[in-house]
Amino acid sequence: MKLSTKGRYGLKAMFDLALNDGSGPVSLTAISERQGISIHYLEQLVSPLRKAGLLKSVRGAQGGYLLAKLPAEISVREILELLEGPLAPAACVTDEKNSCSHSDLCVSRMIYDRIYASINEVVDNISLQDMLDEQYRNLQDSIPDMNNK
Amino acid sequence: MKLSTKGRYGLKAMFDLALNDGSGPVSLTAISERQGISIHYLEQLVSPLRKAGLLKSVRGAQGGYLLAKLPAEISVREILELLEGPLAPAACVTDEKNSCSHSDLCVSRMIYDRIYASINEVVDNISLQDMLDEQYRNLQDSIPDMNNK
DNA sequence: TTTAATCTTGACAAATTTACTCGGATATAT
DNA sequence: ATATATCCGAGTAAATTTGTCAAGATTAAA
Repeated sequence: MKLSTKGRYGLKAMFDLALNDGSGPVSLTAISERQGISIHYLEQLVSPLRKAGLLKSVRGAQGGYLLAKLPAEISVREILELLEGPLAPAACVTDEKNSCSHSDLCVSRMIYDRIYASINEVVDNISLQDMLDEQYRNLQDSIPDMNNK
Repeated sequence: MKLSTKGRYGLKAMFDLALNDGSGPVSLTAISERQGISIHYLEQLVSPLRKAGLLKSVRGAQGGYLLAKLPAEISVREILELLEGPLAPAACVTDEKNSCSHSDLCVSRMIYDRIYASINEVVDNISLQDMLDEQYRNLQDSIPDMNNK
């Protein structure tokens, strides 16, 4: 029941891009150094995100990647789902073909449906902007002087 | 983000045992035939469930397995967690050692925490008895005559 | 125009995990 | 005894994950 590195690294990369939103294209080299992910592997992650319209790319020297929308308009669900597929605990929940013939009567299936819904409820309601806000709060809390008199 | 067959088959096996609760030991052979899971594989699943005290075993001829508690006292969480480990989307959520050094400041971690909590909220509150109840409702609904005048 | 940086694609491969199978030992009802 | 079970540890083939690598296309800047 773990996310793969694809999802986790992809989310980190998108968050990195959100942090640098508005400062021009960000190269994979820069993301690679900040986040500790190999450039070649990053390329794999970024490709589907671009094709899905979450990212824009700028080729050539000084090129890189940019968010294609505002951070508030990109949800964690979009990102994770693109890289991981549906965040469902079992394939039968999202399979077109009801591979499980007794799907209507399957009690396990009901459980997986509920887990799926609850995961989506969380990730649907967190945007990159929410992550930025959270990051900002964390940074404030970590500076003791801010609470001094 | 999928459960493995260990968790899924294990849950099916436990549900099968719940359906037959009170009718003496159920052999793995019987479960195997009903659920379509190989006996040898079932042995692997059942072993940790027994060691954790969810199941009792009766060895020898006419032996088999029994629920060690009432269906209402066994949650889906216990079952899945025993077979899958913590139902967390990333290891950092449950790792003793904070493998992720910036755990306090990590915004991704916050997301994984929330997903973990929401999954547990679901599986904590479904017991084998709830599954039996659901199964009963499903069976009623599938009998059209029951709603005839 | 040339150079350098970067994106883009696809193939490939090591490492890990999953999903089992198999053999044999032990226990017990009949 | 014998058939029927659980128990236990190894072993293994397939799939997935987690990358690496090479070659080419595209573009910005000198």
